[in-house]
Amino acid sequence: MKKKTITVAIVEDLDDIRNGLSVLINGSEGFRCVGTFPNGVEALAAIPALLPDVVLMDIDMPKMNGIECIYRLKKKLPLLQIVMLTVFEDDEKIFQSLQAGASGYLLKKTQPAKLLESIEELHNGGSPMSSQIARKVVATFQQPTIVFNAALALSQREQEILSYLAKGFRYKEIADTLFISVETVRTHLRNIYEKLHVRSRTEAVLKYLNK
Amino acid sequence: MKKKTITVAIVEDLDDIRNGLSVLINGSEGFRCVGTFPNGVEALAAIPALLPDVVLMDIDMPKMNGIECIYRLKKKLPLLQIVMLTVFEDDEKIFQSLQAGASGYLLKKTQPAKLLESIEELHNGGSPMSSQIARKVVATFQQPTIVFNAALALSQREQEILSYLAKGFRYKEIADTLFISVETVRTHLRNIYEKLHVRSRTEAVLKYLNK
DNA sequence: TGAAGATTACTACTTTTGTGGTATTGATAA
DNA sequence: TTATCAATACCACAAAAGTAGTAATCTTCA
Repeated sequence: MKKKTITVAIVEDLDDIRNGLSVLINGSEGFRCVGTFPNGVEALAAIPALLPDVVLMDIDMPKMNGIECIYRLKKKLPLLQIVMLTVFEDDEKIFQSLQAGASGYLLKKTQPAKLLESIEELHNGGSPMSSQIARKVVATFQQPTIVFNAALALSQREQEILSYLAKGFRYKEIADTLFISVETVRTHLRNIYEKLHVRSRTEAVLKYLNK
Repeated sequence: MKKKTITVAIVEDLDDIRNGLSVLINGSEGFRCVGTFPNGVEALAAIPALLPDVVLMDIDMPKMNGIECIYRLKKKLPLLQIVMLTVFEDDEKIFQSLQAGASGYLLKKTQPAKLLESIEELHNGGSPMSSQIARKVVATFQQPTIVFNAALALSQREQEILSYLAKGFRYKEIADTLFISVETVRTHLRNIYEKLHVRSRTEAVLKYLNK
């Protein structure tokens, strides 16, 4: 079975790099470059009509930087898949890009073969990024929160019940899943609510999801 | 230049898997398994003395689950590098693990060669995880956007109401905040649920939060 | 061994949420 | 200019969730 060609747009101000990427993509089976743009303004104007599968986006560009461009593109096209391709490895730029809507973050020094692989990965619902960048992202999760400590005070069973609650299960459904009575579920929930200092299902779920 | 051997500890309740991993690691150049534990309690007691470079940790275990075990280990040994190795791919487990202090998250179906590579990556300051898992992590950075069918788009007011619902507000509280009657809130919610194809508050909130 | 905590379960009652039907008003699009 | 949609609102009933008190087992730990 032949895979469908992945269409790519490139936003990058440096001519050499832009052309180089374009050549790489068009020269690789399964990929086609459908547009190249030297800045965010042109990209923003043209990409909604092109509807590429994937956008490669530089950060540092004249007129409109890549992060703002991502933000505006995603507003128009929420499903558009964008990967940053940049020389920067600094935390701020990474987080801003991801917040703005990028799904992946690669460095320009990435090998061509690896780059193509990453584009495919992105298109398939992944988030390509180097292991080092992933570590920075993961690190932002690791400030221990009060919420989390509260969750630790929950017993195994309570955590289990809370996890089903957070899937939207009703008491009866939780009871049936765990082979216990609805009354027991109630009792657990009462204790969970007390431990988490909440008064409703939704609040408990929000705490559980750390929102 | 010969690389230094990476010492590994394994925490996993299933004998077969634990032994299999141990054999794999001891049979691979550059890796050595210095301890295996069938549960969190034993791991917690022994690992501080062993001081392995890397810990492979299962989630589901009797006595103390992997997440709690990570949390306690990291409290004692903040620099310890831990990677989850589990069958679960669900969001909650991933985030809880990372929050608790895991630096990587791998699935048990990971190929042996890839697993060894990931251990090395972890040891070198990376955060090995599949691209799909990375996407889930990245998604938490992005603004909750409802990417539903355009035809079923929620109106402004409906989105507003949903946002309060997602804060855990009761109907009465939403009504008071927006200066409308509880009945109106009800009507909106009814329409929202229909559009989102859900039947409860929690499900609606989960969709809203992209969970 | 005895206390503490986890898990199970019941009764009884209140509050909140979900469902269905209906209707008015104002804006907007066919 | 009619038809549709968004926003408002009410009634009535059903289902689910939350509160309160109580208690039997079982495990585990000091």
